[in-house]
Amino acid sequence: MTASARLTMEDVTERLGITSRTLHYYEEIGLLPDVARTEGGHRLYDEEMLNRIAHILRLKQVLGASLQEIRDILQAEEELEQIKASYRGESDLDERDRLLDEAAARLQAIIHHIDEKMEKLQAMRQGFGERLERARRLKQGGSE
Amino acid sequence: MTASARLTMEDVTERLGITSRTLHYYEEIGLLPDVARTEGGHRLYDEEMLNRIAHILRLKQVLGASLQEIRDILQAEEELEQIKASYRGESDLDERDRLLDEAAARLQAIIHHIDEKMEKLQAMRQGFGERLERARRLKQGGSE
DNA sequence: ATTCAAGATTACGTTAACGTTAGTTTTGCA
DNA sequence: TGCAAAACTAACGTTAACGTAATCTTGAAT
Repeated sequence: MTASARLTMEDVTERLGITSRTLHYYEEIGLLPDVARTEGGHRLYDEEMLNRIAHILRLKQVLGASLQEIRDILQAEEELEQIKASYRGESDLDERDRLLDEAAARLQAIIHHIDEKMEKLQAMRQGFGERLERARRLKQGGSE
Repeated sequence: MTASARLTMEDVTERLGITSRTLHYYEEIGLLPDVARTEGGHRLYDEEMLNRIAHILRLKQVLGASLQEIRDILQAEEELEQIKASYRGESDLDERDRLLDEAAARLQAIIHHIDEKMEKLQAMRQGFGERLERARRLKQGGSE
């Protein structure tokens, strides 16, 4: 359906605020798959690939994950999608469920990690908030 | 009051799960103040300093801040405390309030940054949660 | 057909945040 | 007093995640 418009290197780097070196590097370490090329060798991206890259950048920024950790997360996601895709038409039913459980457990672990992070952030925010509040009260009200 | 027990290097590293090199490094780059020493030159910490170090480690872990950013945050906190401490007995009232506002604004900015981070984390958690949910539904329920 | 900005490859450079010797001195304890 | 464990300083090593420079090739517009 979506004919996936051909995006040039500049398109991608500009829209995502990164440099070409970053894309080269991600491809180099296998974080991104080898992308399509023009006959002359220039890389050609599409929207799906752009989303994938954006996802990686979010995982880095928001989660503060290393590229290695991101690779693991991506792998977990892909496995889950693969299993979901091949869910109908599989022979070994028990094995099928086992694989799905396993992949789901990995996602669950990631979610748990996020939850922990949010709790800690919440606590830290609380601390800063109280400090600020005391300062404000000091300025506004007089004593006690 | 609290006579601040003398903590040895090993006490600190063991309780915080870091190595001595880390403390040396933090001191080296001025993230930690020069600490008390024994007559022989060994470092002596106290509970307050330990809390300070723990705070730094939390900022690193939870916020994912660089040591440079942490230095800025610590400075903002200290300035605020200083102003609070010297609040009574100051001559220039307007200047006093201006300083406090400025320090408060810096803390506010940090808090804002934390809030943004939490929102993004929340969104990401949502995404993962939905993916997981779909997988679970796939396994449990049949079609539809 | 020409041009010239944009892309490719290769390879060395950089920064943060420690790790890891190495060699010397201090300390707490038997 | 003697000694092994723990600390100190100084200096070089390491890893991740790109930056940067050089040189060559492509591709879109004139």
